[in-house]
Amino acid sequence: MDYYDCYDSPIGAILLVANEVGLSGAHFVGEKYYPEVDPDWQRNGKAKFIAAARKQLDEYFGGKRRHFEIEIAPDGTPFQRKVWRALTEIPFGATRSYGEIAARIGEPKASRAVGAANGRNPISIIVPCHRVIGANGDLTGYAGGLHRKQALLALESQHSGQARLL
Amino acid sequence: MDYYDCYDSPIGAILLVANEVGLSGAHFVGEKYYPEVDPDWQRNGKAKFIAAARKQLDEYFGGKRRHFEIEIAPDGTPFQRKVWRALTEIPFGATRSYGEIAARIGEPKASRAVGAANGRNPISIIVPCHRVIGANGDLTGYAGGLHRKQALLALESQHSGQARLL
DNA sequence: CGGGTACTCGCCGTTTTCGGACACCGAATT
DNA sequence: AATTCGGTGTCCGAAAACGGCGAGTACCCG
Repeated sequence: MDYYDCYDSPIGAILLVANEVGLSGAHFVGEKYYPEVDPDWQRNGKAKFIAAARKQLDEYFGGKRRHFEIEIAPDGTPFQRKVWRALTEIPFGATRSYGEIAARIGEPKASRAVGAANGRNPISIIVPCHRVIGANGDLTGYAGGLHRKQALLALESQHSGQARLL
Repeated sequence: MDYYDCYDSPIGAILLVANEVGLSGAHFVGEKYYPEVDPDWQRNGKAKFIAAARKQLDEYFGGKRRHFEIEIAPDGTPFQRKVWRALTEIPFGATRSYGEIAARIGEPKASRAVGAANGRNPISIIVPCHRVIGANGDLTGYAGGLHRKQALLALESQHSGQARLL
């Protein structure tokens, strides 16, 4: 059985989805590839991983959390999973280029495929695809809209101990 | 969650499969398109629809039942579902040609497609695909083997009140 | 020269499209 | 009988289209 609930973040409503294994989705409402709510899903804000995600997102947006600790259960191809796993290793406040992620997973020339996988990341924010930008510094794209990507990076930059580049 | 169990019929072992909604499969062991048992399935002869199917099959083979009364939940394309539904309307002991079934579902020229859909019928006996034969009387084919098709028709003919054609 | 922009071209996984082969037909033809 | 051929939906593999790239090149402008 899958559960879902809505979470109102400072930068827009987010649809949270989870199953028995972990959090499987966190989508900005109306974003590209926004999933349709399956009739079988059950709305349940008390579900274990839904509640945990809400709590940690509250802390994140409040500047009190730099790292998420929650089981995730995203659905994707082997390649996508490798990419998403690599994303979780990018520290709070830092950024990486698409090519760097590609190299990190052992596919140096797959930078473009990384971009595609990035765009299909089902768990926004918690799997920090927003920390990946172009090699030249461009934000290039974000399923939830570039303004949200910028907002998230600004938030992290602000609460990051390190000096902001640029 | 899906359940399954084995049923020993007079004409060969049958794999019964069911979910919460109804019976989803009844396959002669080793038949064409025989499904591999999914590791997630749970063997459970007591499951509601499994038990019901077993009981009614016992009665059917004993000549005491001419019509099945059980929820079915087969998985297929829209066209296939239409065909299978039409099959359930063929009376015990009767036969139809592939072309007649085609006409019955409003696709007069799709007799051959009906044959294909027939071959993919996941619920043997209970969805009586064995009652469909060639326009010239040939048995033409049966996923479980022609000898079983013949045996089923013979059984129904024997216990049918009506005189046997031919 | 230095910095920016625009365009081109390989790279790579995923998705979509497309064409053929196939099947439990049936009627016409040979 | 055996063969041919028209009509249908489905499966499957191949090919092309498509992205949240990136490096290289060409040009333009002070």
